Amino acid sequence: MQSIRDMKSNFIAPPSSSIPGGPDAYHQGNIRMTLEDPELWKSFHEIGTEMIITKPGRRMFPHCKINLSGLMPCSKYILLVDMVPVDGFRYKWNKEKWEVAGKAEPQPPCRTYLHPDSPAPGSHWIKQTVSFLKLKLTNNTLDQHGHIILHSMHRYHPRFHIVQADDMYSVRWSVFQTFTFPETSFTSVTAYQNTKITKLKIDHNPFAKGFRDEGTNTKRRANRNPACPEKKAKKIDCLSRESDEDSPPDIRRSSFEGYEGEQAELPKTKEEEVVKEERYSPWGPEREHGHHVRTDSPPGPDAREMYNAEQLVPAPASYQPYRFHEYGKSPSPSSSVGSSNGGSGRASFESRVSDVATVPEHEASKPSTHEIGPSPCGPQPPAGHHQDYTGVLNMTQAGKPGVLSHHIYTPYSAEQTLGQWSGPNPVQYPPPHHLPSDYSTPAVHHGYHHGNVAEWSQYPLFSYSCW
DNA sequence: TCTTCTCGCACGTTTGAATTGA
DNA sequence: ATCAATTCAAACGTGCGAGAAG
Repeated sequence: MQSIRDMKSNFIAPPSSSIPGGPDAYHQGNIRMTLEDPELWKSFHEIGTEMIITKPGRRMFPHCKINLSGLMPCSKYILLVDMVPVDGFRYKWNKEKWEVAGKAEPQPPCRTYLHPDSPAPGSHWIKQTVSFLKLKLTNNTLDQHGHIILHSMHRYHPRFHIVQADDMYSVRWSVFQTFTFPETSFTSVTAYQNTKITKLKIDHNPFAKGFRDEGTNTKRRANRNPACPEKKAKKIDCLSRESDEDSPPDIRRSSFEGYEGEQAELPKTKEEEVVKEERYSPWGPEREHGHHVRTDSPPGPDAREMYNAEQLVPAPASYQPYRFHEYGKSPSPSSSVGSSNGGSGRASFESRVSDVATVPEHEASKPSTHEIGPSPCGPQPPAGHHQDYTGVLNMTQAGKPGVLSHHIYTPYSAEQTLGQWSGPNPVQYPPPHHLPSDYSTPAVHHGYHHGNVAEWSQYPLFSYSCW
């Protein structure tokens, strides 16, 4: 399964009309990213993937695993993931199907998950599957652990960004490519709504093995709720009937039946899956509301163009104080979903703030660190070098406030600190309403040249990640 | 009344320290 | 003394289900 790819520079934000050069305009245009376990993802997607989000943070399942190729073995790359809203709606589960329940809530602080191995040479990313197992989702907008913050009952899809950069300092100056996989879109929930999803999760997630019917769970279940065994039996029976075996056709059919505004035709070719993912998605309603619904899942060339255009929106100023103010109290008019979606199909971005989230456990990257070690590409930084970056960036890491380092920003500005992501600094990060409203005009791309570092410091590191 | 969220629970997996043996 | 293999317990991840909250 290949992704939808978009490429642009982190600092160059030309209007969409200037895209035609596209990926070919860059030397890195041959980078290829494929999703691991596409069939598993599809089986979830066909039902309508749901991801649990909790206060302490919950891993994704299936978790994102990708394969990369086309990277330059000796060049270093940084790999990032963020979650973007699929549309501007809030959903509710009603009678075995998802329905639109109103406008989406203002977007929470946008965070970008930095793969713990980053930065690593291309050879490292290429030689093995890149896993985002440790990525966690939370609904706690005040999360201090660096987890990706989402709203419940909203639809998102992960975006993968690969940046050629020797270190975090140079990310801003680097060309990055963005990949999305239509089948990885999901609905964030605090409790599973679709029993078919529950069943699939239990069947495939080793951590949920205890809930499988053939396991010892029957004993536990009997003990758990002796008062109403019939209810439990009913549910189990329901689940077993829903998926006696892994039969995608059955699941697919039933799932489509379960969605409002379902699509009758399902594309079968892989190409169509890439470009017109919504056609096999159970998320039919998007079509119906397409006239004012933003989607990052382009159904065709036109939509694809829109998608690219979105990617090119320069970032708003990023700052912490306003994120909570806006989000929690009074979202700026321009950040409202309706206004942002209207016409341009562009979701709100002014209320979104780029942030970088990393896994707290640096141990996770240790093995790969050693693997990276002696590279045929010449001198490499000492083992653990790249971990320093993850550590430095992990400013929201609980219990380790000390890792909040300031030196990371010295290349940009003497005064600039990680406060850009984690702390207030209103002076450097003016409120969104100070920004030009028309981000498609070249005039706003005053950071195009690298001359003015101070100016650059006013933009989020990963400017493309949130809007 | 309904929907959504939170919390504690039991069970399984993972991980790393401690122990054992070669 | 060193190293590898094994054991074990704690930490972690999971869905369930009851109850709270709005």
